[in-house]
Amino acid sequence: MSAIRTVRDRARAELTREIKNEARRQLAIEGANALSLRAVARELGMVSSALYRYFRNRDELLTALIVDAYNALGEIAESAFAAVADTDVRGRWREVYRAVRAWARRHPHEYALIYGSPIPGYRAPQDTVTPASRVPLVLIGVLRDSWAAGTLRAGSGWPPPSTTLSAQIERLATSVAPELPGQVLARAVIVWTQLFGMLSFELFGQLVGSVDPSDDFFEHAIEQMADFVGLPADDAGDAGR
Amino acid sequence: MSAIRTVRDRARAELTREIKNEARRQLAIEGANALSLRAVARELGMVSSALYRYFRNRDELLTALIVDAYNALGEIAESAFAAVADTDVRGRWREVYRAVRAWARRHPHEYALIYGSPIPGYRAPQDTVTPASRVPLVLIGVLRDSWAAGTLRAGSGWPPPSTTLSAQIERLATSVAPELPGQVLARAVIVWTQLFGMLSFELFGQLVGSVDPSDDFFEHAIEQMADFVGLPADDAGDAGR
DNA sequence: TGTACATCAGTGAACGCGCGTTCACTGATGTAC
DNA sequence: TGTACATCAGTGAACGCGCGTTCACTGATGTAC
Repeated sequence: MSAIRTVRDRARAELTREIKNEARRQLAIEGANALSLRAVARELGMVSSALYRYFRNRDELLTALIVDAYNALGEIAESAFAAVADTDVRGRWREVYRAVRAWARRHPHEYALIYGSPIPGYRAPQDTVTPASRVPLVLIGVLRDSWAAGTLRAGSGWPPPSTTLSAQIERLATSVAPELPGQVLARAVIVWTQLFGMLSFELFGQLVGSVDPSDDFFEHAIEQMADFVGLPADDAGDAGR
Repeated sequence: MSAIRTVRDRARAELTREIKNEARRQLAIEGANALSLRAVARELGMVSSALYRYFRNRDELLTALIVDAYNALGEIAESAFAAVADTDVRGRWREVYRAVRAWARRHPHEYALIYGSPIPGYRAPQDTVTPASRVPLVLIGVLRDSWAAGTLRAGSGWPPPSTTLSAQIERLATSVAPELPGQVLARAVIVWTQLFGMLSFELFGQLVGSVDPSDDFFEHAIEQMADFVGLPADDAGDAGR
């Protein structure tokens, strides 16, 4: 009953990992739809039918890669959060943004796999939901810290959400951040979409001709969005990089 | 030397259109990578090799679809802009946003074709750049109107862009909106990425579980981003819908 | 207006390719007694 | 510790499929004189 019991189990766990690694490698070369079980098997020196001992079919392998990608990105964001003192909310915000971008740039095809166009014929199962929420939860975590410290400048002049939106936000809040005002959460969603819109534009080539390379634009957006959502300025001054 | 001279030319133009239409139909069913010349030809009752009289290869057909999609979306945005009185800047802003979203929702696969993950093995040629800039140019058009009318509240407290970013923005400005302050253009780029980030999230299913259906969230974001970028409030009061 | 030649659209067969998935099988590993 | 049976990993052949692209061809349309 220990995590890995027999030689067989050990071999199985390792091969499962190796299959996913090889699949990721191919993803990085050709993109998601070019991912082929036969090619993966070939590269691992197996016969293609052998893969069916590890994944029921292509979709299941894809799901595993998607879940892994969400988790990898989620972990990166969480470590970035944890690596900054909890008194320095804006510093945390910054480092989470930077970590997310760094991961996306290092793994563009895994990024595209989870934030790009849906794969035709593929339906994301439920297993995907929790891993996908890790990054937004980290961002909200920063807001909660700031709120708890009393430093969040939740805008008095901010327009209130409509009734319907309020209800949606309310439902979201109860499971995630009951203490935060609706206006703040609504802005958090805006900011969240901005972050990934910006990353997709950078990685998918939409910024060529305007703000590419986009390091400075990204840094600028970090601060603008931090302000937008009501985070306090640095106490220590320096706005980084 | 008129636009369409002979029977042959006429037939050619029409068939080119029909091929693209059929290709778009298939796009809408299966997605971009499933687009197959053979299937298109089959559906049109031709033999697959006949398509090579119209497009040199699959990539060329894809490029045509991409350019068409950018142009369709661009025209939609431009008409929405033109349909609102130029004194009502915020109204224009709103209608452009709404029109862009409506198009995206009506043509999700064409949207994915231009704003989703890059198609593996496909390299976007130069022909794509001008059509792709139409939507952002419309948004900037709204800002220019507002600036010209003296109603744009270009923020005194807005953080200035870094040197590098300023240079990029400067280069962008000279070709597009020389009179606008750098801070405004920098925010315009942020807003632009937010818009398409939000649309991609809606269409690609990332909002499920938070603000889906997202009509109200979208409306909320319209106003928030209009404020963010410094547009004046409605003179006539009503914030729409 | 009529003829001769050039251009072009569409055909049909073929090349060479890779894919996902199934299935009956062998041989190695694991388990119960 | 040893034996008998059950489980599992991996094989190799096969099924049935669709794809992009090339090529030599026929017959219709266009052009020059």
